[in-house]
Amino acid sequence: MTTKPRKKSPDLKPVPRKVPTRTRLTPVASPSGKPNQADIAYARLRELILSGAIAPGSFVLELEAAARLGMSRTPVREAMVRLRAEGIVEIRARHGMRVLPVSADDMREIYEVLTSLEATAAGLVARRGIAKEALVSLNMAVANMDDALDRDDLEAWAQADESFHRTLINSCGNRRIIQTVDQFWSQAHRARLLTLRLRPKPTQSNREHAALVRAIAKGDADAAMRLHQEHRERAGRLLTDLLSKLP
Amino acid sequence: MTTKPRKKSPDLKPVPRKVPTRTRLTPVASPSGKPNQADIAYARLRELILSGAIAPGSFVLELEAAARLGMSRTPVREAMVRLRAEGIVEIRARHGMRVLPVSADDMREIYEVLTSLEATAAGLVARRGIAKEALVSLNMAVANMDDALDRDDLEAWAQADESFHRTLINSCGNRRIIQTVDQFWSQAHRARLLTLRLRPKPTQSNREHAALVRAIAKGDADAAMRLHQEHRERAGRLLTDLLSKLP
DNA sequence: GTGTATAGTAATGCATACGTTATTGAACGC
DNA sequence: GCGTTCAATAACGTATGCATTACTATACAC
Repeated sequence: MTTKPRKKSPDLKPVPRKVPTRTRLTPVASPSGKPNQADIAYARLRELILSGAIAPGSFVLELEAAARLGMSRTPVREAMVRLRAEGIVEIRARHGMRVLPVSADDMREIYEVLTSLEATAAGLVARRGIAKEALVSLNMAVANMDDALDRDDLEAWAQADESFHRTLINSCGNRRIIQTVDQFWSQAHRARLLTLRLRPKPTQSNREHAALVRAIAKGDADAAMRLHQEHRERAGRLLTDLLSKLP
Repeated sequence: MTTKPRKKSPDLKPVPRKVPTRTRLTPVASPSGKPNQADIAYARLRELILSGAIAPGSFVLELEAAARLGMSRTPVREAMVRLRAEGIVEIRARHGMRVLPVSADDMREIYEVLTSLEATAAGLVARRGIAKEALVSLNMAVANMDDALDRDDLEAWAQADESFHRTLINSCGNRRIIQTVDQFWSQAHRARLLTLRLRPKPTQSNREHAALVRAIAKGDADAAMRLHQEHRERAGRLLTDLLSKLP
């Protein structure tokens, strides 16, 4: 297929381009500027799913969603396609989109991916060095976790934990890792919510986080990778065990 | 503008429904039954991009693609949304979709992801054991690579190499890893085509593959992970170096 | 009572129409 | 000759209409 000869060079010539080459790597929103109806539908549906307002396993018809969101089927349909690409719904003809339940086996898969990529990210951070502010953020998150643990505030603990991991991942210097980890986090999110109150006090998690920060600060990539890997593997086992006993 | 149905009830109630079927987890492309126009558009465009028929950096308008594919804009648009989610194009209003060029830096990112996930997969395969047919496939691929190397047939070598890695990944027992690796493979595909003829004879690659198979057959997960990691890291460095010197 | 054929219906897949908006090109002032 | 303004236009985002098709329920045969 040839591109229409606008002003740009059309054909197959691999012309190195100086086009405003900012690759948008976030699947979340298409334009940075103005969200269109499809973006809104996507964001709203995603929010409803991740918060649990739309129960796993339930179906949502295009027309239903369109009516509720005050738009036509077209942008809703596009949003559903995006959500499917993200792996959090499936689309079945004449049943609408179905919010995928996250089974214990799914959680195992998700945590295997997260373990792999996050450990790699931790290694990258340690090897390439970390910005001062990011290191401060990490230490603050660790402190907040300790604090929350003292107060038995699981909500605050989870929040600090998330902040820790997000800061770490965002420092890894690989947008594709960031994006992919994000995607699988969101899939695991509902399950984490579900099990937050069921798990034992995460004292060991706190120790692991602190050790990881030390390895990163020292620039010990191997240790950082290993520590993070063990950390996530343990968390994954815990979660899947809980989940498989739950329903 | 006509009257908008302002049913701004901010919540979507889940629709309870019977759930007869088992969860199907194929987020990317799911022409499970019969492919519809959108599936066709997706497959055709993807093929055109990955084969290089649509040059990196070039734009394709919705209308162009629709005319070319003999369908209306609607399914083409859906296909483009999918391709964007896969990270191989971006969509810019009034310019259509733009095939993203893969820079050396992009390749670094992609190979970091692949190194991580494939090493994990290799470890999983070693730990969980591998089906007899798969092991046969691996050994056959190794033999084919040796053979191709003797004959200086780079095309055949690349094919055997791909077969090796695909067999390995598909044996890992984690659909999400398989899917994600697939996605990033396709992003790296064009660059590999580009550099296939520029790289030195992959004798070392062959040795590495053979060693990896032995580790897997022995069930030595740690060795398998380590070997695969080194293998991919080396390949990634080679490729990014070539790419950064190329254009 | 159970199973099957059939008609009705609902939801989709796709095409198309329409309003909006960025881009292009030309007119115009300097 | 060069830059700015403005209108024409192209392409898109969205809504809507239509044909298709899977699901449901009813009727009917056994």
